[in-house]
Amino acid sequence: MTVRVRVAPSPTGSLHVGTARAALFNWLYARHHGGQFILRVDDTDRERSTAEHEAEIIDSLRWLGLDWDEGVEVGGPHGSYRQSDRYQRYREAAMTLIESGAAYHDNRTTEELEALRRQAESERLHPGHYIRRTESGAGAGAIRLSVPQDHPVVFEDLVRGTVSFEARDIDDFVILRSDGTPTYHLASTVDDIDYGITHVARGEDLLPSTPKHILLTRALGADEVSYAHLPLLFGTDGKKLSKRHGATSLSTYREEGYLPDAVFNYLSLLGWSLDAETTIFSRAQAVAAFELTNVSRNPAVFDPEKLAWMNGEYIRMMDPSAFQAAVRPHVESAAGRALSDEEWAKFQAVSDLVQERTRLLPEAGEQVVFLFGDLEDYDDESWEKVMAKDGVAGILDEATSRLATLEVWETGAIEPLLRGMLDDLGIGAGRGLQPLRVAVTGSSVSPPLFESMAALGRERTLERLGRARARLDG
RNA sequence: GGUCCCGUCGUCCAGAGGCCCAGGACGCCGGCCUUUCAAGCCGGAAACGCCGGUUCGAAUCCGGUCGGGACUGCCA
Repeated sequence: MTVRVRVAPSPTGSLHVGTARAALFNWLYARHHGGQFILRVDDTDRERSTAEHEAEIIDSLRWLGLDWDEGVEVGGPHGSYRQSDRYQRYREAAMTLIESGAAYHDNRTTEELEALRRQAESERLHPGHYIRRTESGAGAGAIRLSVPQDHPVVFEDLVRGTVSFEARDIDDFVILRSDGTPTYHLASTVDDIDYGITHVARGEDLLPSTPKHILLTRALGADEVSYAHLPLLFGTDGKKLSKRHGATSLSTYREEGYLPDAVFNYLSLLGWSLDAETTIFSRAQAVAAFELTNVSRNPAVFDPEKLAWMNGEYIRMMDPSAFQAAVRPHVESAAGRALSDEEWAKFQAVSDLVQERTRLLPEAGEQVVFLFGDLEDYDDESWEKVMAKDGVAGILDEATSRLATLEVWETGAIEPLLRGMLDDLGIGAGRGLQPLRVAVTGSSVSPPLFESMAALGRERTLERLGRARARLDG
């Protein structure tokens, strides 16, 4: 049997990392087994669903590199993959269940139901004990599934093993609201049946809903699907992942300069591993090794630090030309304007050095702004630490006069010249070169000094040495 | 409260009875390299929640206990 899995985001917001991780695992499972990965849009919440959110989710999925074989935008043999287009189908399914006696109309009011719940609570009973079929419904009101009370619902979860729910703990849940719209349970189950889904891998938060879906599937006379409930993602404080922990939407990571390959690699490590040793691996390796039965049962904490480290690893693996292309928008953004070819050549001169020390793409911009601005500002901390020391003025003067004599302005000439100066002055590189670095780049943290000077050019290097010297006196 | 799920270093993952006085990665600490910062290299601290049981032998199996989480809507 061909594996058919799906991811079904609700377009009520951008793509959450938890949803992205679930999508990723489904995609890996489909690719590993040569099956199909389907994108369905669960937009039954008409109030909050928007076309903009849907477009953003689709963008994010593509950016992550998850391609789908059927679904929204790419189509497929099952008509629409958007639930809002299938209300008629859900209503028919609900009517079928009414006719077979598996479901019933319930026209009790919200107040009545609320009273029943309170009663159940006060008697420490399951709400399901009270929310049961009544004879009052006569073709009006919401439609509830009549939960069979003779057997518990037991299923084999691919990651959790045998899971069992007593029938009395499952209430007669609503499948069609009184306004004729389907609930999530109905729409999702009907779609999974109609689209021939074989495996449902989703967040553990839906584990308590699973017996309901199984009951519905049976009542509709369809074959049961396999379930895999993935561990939830939490923030570093152990609480459910939310805005407080930084970005929760995938599009934010994209904007902040993360690489899709790095995010893919990191996300796949949340609840799964390639083997006991390997941390960095390719998509192909993941596809070859992935199995839902190897997914961990423990909840995972999403650690932005490790993601950033991994992103740095991927940046270092990039082709120099690919790095330059990826980083250009960030460098231009830091410079505050588009760069000319001559200016870009200055960046290219130090690009390799920048690539080694970049974790997030925007950091590259910060490292090289000195090449493109007028350097109005020095980093205060750097200035304090380096420039407020004895002898700095003398070092700046000496370097300025020696550099002014250079015939050829390139790293190979600048380095021996300045090293010679250090020898003559009898001072170490740390003490002698740091002031020059701060003077030239504005910060004590920068790409290597000689290369930075070479890229900056003679005129501007000397100018900055002079300006720093003046600031010392001032 | 009820139902269900989970419990190995701070964090992610490995471990499917002896290979484990527990392995890899991030982070942290120390050192080397070095013009700074990174990167790289070397080294270090750091965990099987607890109590019983099964067994010659348990991180691995069973029971209990404690702790955490999810769900408990005519949201998804």
